[in-house]
This record gives sequence, structure tokens and C-alpha cells, in this order.
Amino acid sequence: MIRTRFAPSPTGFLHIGGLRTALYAYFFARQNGGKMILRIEDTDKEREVEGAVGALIKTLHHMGVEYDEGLKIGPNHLGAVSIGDHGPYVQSERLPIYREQVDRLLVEDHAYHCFCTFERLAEMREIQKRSKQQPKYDRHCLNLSAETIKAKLDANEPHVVRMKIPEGETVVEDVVYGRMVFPNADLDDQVLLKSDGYPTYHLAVVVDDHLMEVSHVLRGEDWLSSTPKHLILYKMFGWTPTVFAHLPNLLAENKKKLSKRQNDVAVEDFLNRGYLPEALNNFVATLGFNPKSDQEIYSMDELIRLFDLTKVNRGGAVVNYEKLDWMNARYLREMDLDRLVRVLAVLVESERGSGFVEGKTERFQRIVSVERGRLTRLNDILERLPMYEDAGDYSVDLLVWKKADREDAKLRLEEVLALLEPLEESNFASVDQLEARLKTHIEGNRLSTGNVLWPLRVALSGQKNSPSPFELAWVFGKIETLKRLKTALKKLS
RNA sequence: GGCCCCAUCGUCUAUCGGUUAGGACAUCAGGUUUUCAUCCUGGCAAGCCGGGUUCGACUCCCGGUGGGGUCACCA
Repeated sequence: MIRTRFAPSPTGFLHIGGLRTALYAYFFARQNGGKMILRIEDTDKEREVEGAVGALIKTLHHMGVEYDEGLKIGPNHLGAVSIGDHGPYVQSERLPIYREQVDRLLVEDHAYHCFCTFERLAEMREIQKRSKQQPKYDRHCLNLSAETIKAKLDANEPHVVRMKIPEGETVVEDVVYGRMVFPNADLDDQVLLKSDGYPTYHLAVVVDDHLMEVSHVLRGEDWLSSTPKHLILYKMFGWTPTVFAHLPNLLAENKKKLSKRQNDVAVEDFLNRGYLPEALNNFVATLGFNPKSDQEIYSMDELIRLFDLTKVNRGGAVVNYEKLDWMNARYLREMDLDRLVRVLAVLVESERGSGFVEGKTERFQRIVSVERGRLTRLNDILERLPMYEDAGDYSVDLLVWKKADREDAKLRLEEVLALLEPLEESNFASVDQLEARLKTHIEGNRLSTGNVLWPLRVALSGQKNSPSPFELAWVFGKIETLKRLKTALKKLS
């Protein structure tokens, strides 16, 4: 049974690289009929962020990452519920489990108590650095006598538990990076249990992945160099290690890994700025992975089908935000109109109040249908809306086409007004019909399109750039179209 | 600095020894168009360097250079 997991620490937002890891774990589990687990790695009390877990599962849900076990959004979108029988899925709730496993290691002489103070450790590293040595624990507490240890423990002296790295070398077989050999001598006696009783990542990840029966670990390249420690722990415990697949980092333009301080990395921020989950997924999934084809647009289903861990590239990938924009615009243009209308209605109502949508659903739908082609992000709609409320106080000069003059603009608009005025409201029910009528008018009177359409479009929009006059008249309907035309004519006279 | 990883257009990538080195974003030039956007056509643009192996290397091996990751009681 294939079992993958996504194990973020709750820092308050989902990193875009984390999203990619989650996506890959999801694709891999799904295509193999396996299960995916969400585990919360909250063993660092100092970095605890209020409400972060709730936000995280909400974001994952929103992105369509459907895991099978772990914390999920509760009924009626309230709270969180734990699904699955390998829990608890939050590390801070598993403290007794880690304690128990560490005791085993202690008894079997694979780990030892360390009573060194932070000061001593800092000093030690300072000296090592100065003498060009590797900063590494000097095993000061490795050979304390049983009596000494008992006495210190009884006296409640602060202490940690360290793993006792054996001699030899450790071989890592990684699905994406291949075979790597690490000399154990380069490994530090890693702290497993902190003085506050919490495990470090290294202990927790091994214990949990084993107990949760995880078969494949997909995680960031950052972890590559600590994988030997994890393998050694598996060996100490007598457990079969998981398969490891490390993923290359996502890079900023300066080729360094994306940092939250200097780059746009929070999935929540992308969502807030109007990127579609499916566009973001498509973009992020194809950074560092390519199904060996020229295709650029992939649905989630295609990705599940085509994803292949062995085709993940090994080099870090620079995030190209311009391509994200292109992709998002394309998804916007091609997505189901009704769904787009619903999504935009929610956005507009929350940003501008209900006045723009409520009671005007038909009109709002028409606006969306004529504007969608020029949106890059959902939020772009907000800037385009005012024009539909009011043409604004545009300059008369704008009404005059570059190849015409003011007098001509006036004449052409008067003709159009005469053409439209006798029409029924029903004649405004289709863009094509309006276009056909106006084109017939232009051709029939041997006019030039620009002379007629430019002033007409500006009269309707008040803008230098906008959708075509046919589309605008369709959105406005007869009454408002005529009203805007008359306003323009007043300006011209 | 030690250890580890990586190396094709500016960016993401394809090409599992024989290709005019392909596609996408960006960019430039045309075209369509009342405007913007879209769309269409075309252009510019790449195998880090040096050795091998081979009839033949972007592709395999070694070295160099460059870049990155990691070296905490953080994940």
C-alpha cells in the first residue's frame, strides 16, 4: 500500500514550495490507489502561530489537495476533525510516543543523555570554528557513569537526549537524486529529545513515518543532508526505512531558495491577489517536473495520471511569475463562465459591497463575459467595474477618433442615436445582433468603421480602452446606451 | 570551510550517442482590429570550460569552474 504524507509546520501560511510537495504527494498517492496523510509538525513551541493549523487545512482544501488521514475541516466548516486510525496526527499530541521510543534507544545504547549547557555548546562551537574544525558535538557527555546520570536526573538538571552516531558510512538511495554515500564521521550526534520534552524533527519524523506506515517520503531538498541520520535511526529502531524522494528547491531570481521575507511565497497571498487554484497548481506542479511533452496546460486529473517521480528534475527551479500571470489569464479565459461569475460575485461583494451585484445578476454576468478576456487576475475586475456604473467625466477630445474631427464625431453619433432609438429593448439581447446592425449601418452609408465605432465606444465607456461598443451596448441595454450617447452628444455640442 | 547536490535559450523545460538542438513564458517585428486585450505569422536567443571513451557526443567517464543546499535543544 502506497502511503504518502505532507508534514508542514504550522507557520501561518502555506509556502508555494510546500504546495508543490503536497501536490506531488497527492498525485503519487492517487495514481497508485494509495493514501495521503496530513501531519502537523509543531514541535517548535517558539514558532507556534495561533490559528495556523486551521488556516493550513483550509488552504489545502481550497487548492484541491485531498488527503485521506489527518486533520480536516470540520462539519459546517467549523473547527477541525481528525480522520484516520494512525493518529494523533499532530506531533505535540504524541509526546508520550516519542518518550517511549527514546527510552528504547537509551536502553539499547543508541542514545545518551547530555547535560551540556547552551553556553558550553556555544563556546565549543566557537573554538571549533576558530581552529577551522567542523562544528560538531564533542561527545562530552557520552561516557558519563550511570551514577552521575542518575544523580543529575534526580536533581532535575536540564538535559537532552542525543543519538550516538555509529562508525561507518550511510548510503541514501533517493528516487530523484539516486545513490549517495555519506561518511558517518561527518554526522553530528543529533539531539533527539529537547530539554522541554519535545522531540526534534529528526526523531519525530522517523517515529511518525514508521508508526503511520508511510511508504514514501516526499520532501524538500533541504532534508537531503540529514537523511543519513534518519536512515541510521531506522536502523537503530530495527525498522524498514521509507522510500525517499527529495524535491529540488524553488528558487528566487537570485538563484537562492525562495524566502518569505523577500519573495512572494504564501499560497494564501496568491489566492488573495486573484490567482485561481487550478492555475497555481498547474504552474507549481510543472516547476521542476515535466511529463516529457510540449503541453503547458494540465488539469489535476492529467497531473495525477502523468506524474512521475523519476521525471522530477534535480536542479532548483527559478519561479517565473510572468508565466504564472500568463497561465492564470488563460485559465480565466477558458473557465466555465457561470463559475467565474460566481467567484467574481463573491470577490466583488466582499470588496465593494453588494451594490454591484445584488439585484443585477444578469448585468453582472454580462460584464464578466465581456471583461474576462482582459483579466490577468480575478481582482482586476475591481478596477474595471466603475466604468459600468458611470462613464465618468471624460474629456470631449477623447470622443474624437485620431483620423476624424469633432464635427464628424458628432454627426456619426447622431446617426447611431437615430438608428438605435426606434429599436426595441429585445434588439439589445445579443452582441452579434447589435454588431450586425451597426456594421450594416456603416457599410450601407459608406462610412468608415473607426469614424463610427471609436466615438461610440468612448461614449459608452468614457475610456480610452474598453470592450467593443457592441458588447457595451449589450451590457447596458437600450435605456442606458441611449443615455450615454446623449451625454456624449451634449459634450460635443 | 567540511559534506552533499546541480549545470541546454534571460526563465521553465524537451532531446534516454547520430536532430537545421524542439516547445512555453518574456522580448522584438509584422498581421487581424474602432481602442485595449485576444488571436495569427515571423525573428532574436542555449548545450560553462578542459580532457578522455567512441566512427560520432548536449547526452557516458574524469577534472576544473560556477551555482545551490546543509552543517541548532528550527523545521
